[in-house]
Amino acid sequence: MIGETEIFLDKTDLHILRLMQGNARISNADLARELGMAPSGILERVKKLEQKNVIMQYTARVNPIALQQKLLAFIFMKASDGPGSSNATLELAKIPEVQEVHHVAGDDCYLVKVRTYDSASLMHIMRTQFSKIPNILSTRTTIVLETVKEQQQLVIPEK
Amino acid sequence: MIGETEIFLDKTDLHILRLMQGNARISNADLARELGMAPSGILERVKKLEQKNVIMQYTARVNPIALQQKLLAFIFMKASDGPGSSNATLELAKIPEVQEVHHVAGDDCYLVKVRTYDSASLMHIMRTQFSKIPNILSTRTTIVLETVKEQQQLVIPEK
DNA sequence: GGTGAAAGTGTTAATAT
DNA sequence: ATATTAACACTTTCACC
Repeated sequence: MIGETEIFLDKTDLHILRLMQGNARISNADLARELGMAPSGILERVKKLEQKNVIMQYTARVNPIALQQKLLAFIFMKASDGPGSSNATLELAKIPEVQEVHHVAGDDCYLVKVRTYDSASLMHIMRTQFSKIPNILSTRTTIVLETVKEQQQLVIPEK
Repeated sequence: MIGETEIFLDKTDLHILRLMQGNARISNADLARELGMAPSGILERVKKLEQKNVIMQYTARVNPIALQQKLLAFIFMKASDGPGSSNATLELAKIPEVQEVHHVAGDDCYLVKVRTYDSASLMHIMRTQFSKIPNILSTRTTIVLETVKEQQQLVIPEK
């Protein structure tokens, strides 16, 4: 895991995070105005948050429907390799259509979230990509019919 | 669903989306340089992509570990209300710690992704929030032990 | 849709407290 | 850790194509 050697975030940091989580394209000048500080001070704060990997990325959330990516699926997998970051998870993580790979408690070992155009393209990935990965004993696929909410925004406390 | 009345994206739009998905804070000027166009032309494109809801949001991805949010869980729920956007899903979507709510095929009706500090805070939400929602017959919770990959980035084609 | 020009505004590094 | 300054770069509107 990436160095999490004690990170202290004060009220100002949390405020910056809340504003940038809501709008990553906010200007430094606007951040400064909202916080009542000089722009240069904010710039320093933001750079440190990036360096410390508190801010991991700035990203535009693109509408999957606009790109005809209509299929979302969660796939539970049982695997024969032991716990920890196995080969299988790392191979799965390399597939661009795979958005999430988790190692989970319980009978199923991995939970994988995949987004594709349609069920045919999911089948194609399963046949050509998943089948290459050794140690996968079985898979159980859950198809999403409708997504009501989907965001990664965290609850950021005031203090 | 938000108006998806035929959206045509050309090569230039897709290129903009790819660059902004990778770095939402890229300047208009840099976008223009990468695409070999004038900044004013890029600005028009970007504004239209925002208007058409192709770009849904610009967000800073904040590291949950930096905020001590160590617990991630997927909860499958059976409910007695029929399919479609029910009351239950809308109530679930309002809870800030709930990052995703999907209506899924199969025996389980809903799949909910929740991020909290720890198992105690998850239990607290389940007791105080979930229990208020009528029609939930049962829940089955899967705890994430380790996340290997987690991103919402789409595969954006060249053309 | 796209460019070019111009005024306003923002960015960022250096210096100082 | 934050503020001031100042040079430079970017943003954005508008007239034109």
